Amino acid sequence: MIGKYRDSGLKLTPQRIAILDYLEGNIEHPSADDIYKAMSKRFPTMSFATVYNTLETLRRHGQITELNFDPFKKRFDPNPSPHHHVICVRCQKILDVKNAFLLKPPRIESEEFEIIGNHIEFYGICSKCKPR
Amino acid sequence: MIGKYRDSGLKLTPQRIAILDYLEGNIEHPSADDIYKAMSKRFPTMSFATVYNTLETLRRHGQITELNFDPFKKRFDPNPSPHHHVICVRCQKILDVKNAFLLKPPRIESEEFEIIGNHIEFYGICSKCKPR
DNA sequence: CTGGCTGCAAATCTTTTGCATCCTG
DNA sequence: CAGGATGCAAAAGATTTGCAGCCAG
Repeated sequence: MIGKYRDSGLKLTPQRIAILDYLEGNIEHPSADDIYKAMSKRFPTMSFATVYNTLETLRRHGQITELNFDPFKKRFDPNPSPHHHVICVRCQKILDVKNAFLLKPPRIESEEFEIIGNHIEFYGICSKCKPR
Repeated sequence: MIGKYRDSGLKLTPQRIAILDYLEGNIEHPSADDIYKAMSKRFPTMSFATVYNTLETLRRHGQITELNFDPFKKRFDPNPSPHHHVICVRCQKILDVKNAFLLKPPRIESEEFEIIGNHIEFYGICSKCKPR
């Protein structure tokens, strides 16, 4: 991930390296706040501005994806290749869905709409939240 | 919609009737703020609390759906029956997708996950935002 | 050395909440 | 006439922004 980052001509500051390290292989789909909290341990002066700036930069360069389906906040996925997700409706835990689904482009009645992508959210209840 | 509402044993105030009227058949997927603005014309004293309270009540009674995939705010769909959507990545216009998709439940590797629903977002560019 | 990056604080935007008052059923 | 609903204002939470100073390339 760091290699790719350097190649894209962006500056590699210690803060960014730390965020890249944290995201690399992270499957928790952390929020900006999660990232900020994790970073604060090693960089007590790290600010939200830096976290958001870095995330936005990474997103613009296609290295992470912004997830918008947690009703409370944006979350980030270090895996930029298209895939789907399942979210626990109780605790908002998000897991990756490995299956691929072939979706034929929908028919939009009212107007021309150029389809460029899709994302499936599965809703469910995770094992921790499942009452036995 | 008003009939259903009355049947559910909830109080029918003028404000609620206005919101129900506004939502009935509305295909714009308005946000709380859109609704508030529209209501303010007829009810200059209508407050956000009332808008949010009413929406939350309607949601709990299964009469509307909350949409979480606009990155900037929650939006509401007066059509509670499951269906999918397409969102314009430029202007955030949301349209209904009428097609049905049969999705087999995904295989989650790491844990038991009881799947209770799904929602597909198609991303695209609407005719207005499409550069010719 | 210079433009991009950081840190801080303030601002903004959306949504929620406490509470006194009101009014539907 | 009681309990739910409203309106107001303040609070809370997430994200953005302005700007001065810093540092990676």
